[in-house]
Amino acid sequence: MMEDEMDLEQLWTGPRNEKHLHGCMENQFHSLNVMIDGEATTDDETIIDDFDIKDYIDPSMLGFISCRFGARKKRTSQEKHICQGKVGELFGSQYPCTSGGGKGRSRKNNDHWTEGEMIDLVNGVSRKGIGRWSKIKGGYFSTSIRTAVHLKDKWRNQVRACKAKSSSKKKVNVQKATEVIVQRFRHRILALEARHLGEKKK
DNA sequence: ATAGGGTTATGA
DNA sequence: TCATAACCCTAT
Repeated sequence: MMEDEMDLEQLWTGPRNEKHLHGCMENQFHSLNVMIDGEATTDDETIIDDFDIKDYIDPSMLGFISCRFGARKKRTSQEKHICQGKVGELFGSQYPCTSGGGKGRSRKNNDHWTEGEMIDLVNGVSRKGIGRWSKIKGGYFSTSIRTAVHLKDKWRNQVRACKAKSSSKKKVNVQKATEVIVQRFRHRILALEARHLGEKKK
């Protein structure tokens, strides 16, 4: 459906730095406007909070959007070329590209989370619970390169980011996408974390 | 499979 | 240059 309607050129020529990431991503989310709330839930799922499902993005788009927007550093023309050459494969697949590019060797520490992925993680944790990383992986990142360990690590980073913001006003060095997530989900993330810690104590 | 400490790369 | 994000290592 929306695949054919996507304006690829617009995606490729959109904002190149994180300054304008928010606006650009918002436009994409708006145009996609995917509903996945109707999906079947398993019996071990507990919905802890209600959500604005419009925040979701079609998981099949994550790879592509990550490829376009995920890199922290400016994409070189070579990398861009490689990325563009893979649009066909990436569209509908789940492989956020790394910025390694040349020589077929990808760097490892450069696989940045997109806003959509972060939202998926928050919702996954809300439904499955903190620590159920394998379940979340299967339910929300089944075809993504994100592993259960990645999800765990990212959740930890998100919690840290939420706490950092509340305890200090210096928001330097915080990525734009992270700032957006923290701003929108801080209370939910901290509430989930607090509940989890409370349950652990018992 | 998960938790948590450690390491490295990145953006501002 | 430094705080943060992403990822690695390993005990349990």
